[in-house]
Amino acid sequence: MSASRTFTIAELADEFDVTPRAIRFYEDVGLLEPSRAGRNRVYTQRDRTRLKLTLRGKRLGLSLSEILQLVRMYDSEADTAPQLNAFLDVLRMHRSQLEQQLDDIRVMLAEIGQHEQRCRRLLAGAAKVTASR
Amino acid sequence: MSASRTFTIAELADEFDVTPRAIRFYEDVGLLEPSRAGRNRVYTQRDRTRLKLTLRGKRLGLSLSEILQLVRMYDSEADTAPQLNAFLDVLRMHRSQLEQQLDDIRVMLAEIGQHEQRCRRLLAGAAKVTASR
DNA sequence: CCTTACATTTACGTTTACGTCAACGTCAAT
DNA sequence: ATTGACGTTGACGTAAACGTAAATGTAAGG
Repeated sequence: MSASRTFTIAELADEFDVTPRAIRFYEDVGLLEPSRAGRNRVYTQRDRTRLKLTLRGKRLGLSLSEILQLVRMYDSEADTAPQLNAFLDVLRMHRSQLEQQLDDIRVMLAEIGQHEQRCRRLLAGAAKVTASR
Repeated sequence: MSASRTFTIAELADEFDVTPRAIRFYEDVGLLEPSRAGRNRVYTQRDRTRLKLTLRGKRLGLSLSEILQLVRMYDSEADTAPQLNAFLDVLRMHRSQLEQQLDDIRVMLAEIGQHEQRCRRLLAGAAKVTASR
């Protein structure tokens, strides 16, 4: 039973390739809540997960406050029907936004494919010209 | 033969749900190049397409300067082998980033599905409790 | 002619997400 | 004892992406 590991700020910074400054900033906005050993921050597995969620959200273009809303919702023990329905509404919104992004990505990937084709054709042509000189 | 339509700034703003200010700003950074009728801007189909590309890029979290690089590359008549290879490198980078985003989206959609399940279970339970009172 | 509606430029303001010192504490190694 | 290596808290700086007046033009309608 490994008594659930903890992490230093540098460990997390290294693992996820962000600066300690950024990690402290995420704490400022409420995304992380490390405990302290004296003055130093001690991050739990939970913090690590939060950080992972945060960075994933960022890659998808979410703002830190949007990410904060998400993780708070996911943590919250909503149990009344109105709360649950509000929750479901937010989930639906996020899902439709993600599906929009899926569409956008599909289109972009298609375009990239076209351009790659064109490049390769041109390169093939250029190679022949070069070879014939 | 409809002599390729043109658009006013307000038309584009309405169609894509952005402010005229934003559209002018995109011009400032070089993303749009409308001609003028006296003082007023006149947008071509090409500008409209550029704007669409811009907004799609934004939805995927790209910065305006990244978007600018993309559209310039797509427009450019690169024809030397070094240029074409550099182009291909950039395309590969963007594709791998998009694939990362696809992963992120898949994970997020899965999580959303879980939460929706949970909500529905809880709602079903709450309904029974309510009904039994 | 006057107002209304939409356009323009100039310019300063704002929010977000950190970067970048500065000044300091602390613990291990030389 | 001193030197790094790593940590801390301010505090100010900054780039990006517009928002928000302010002052002005101008074409159409009453």
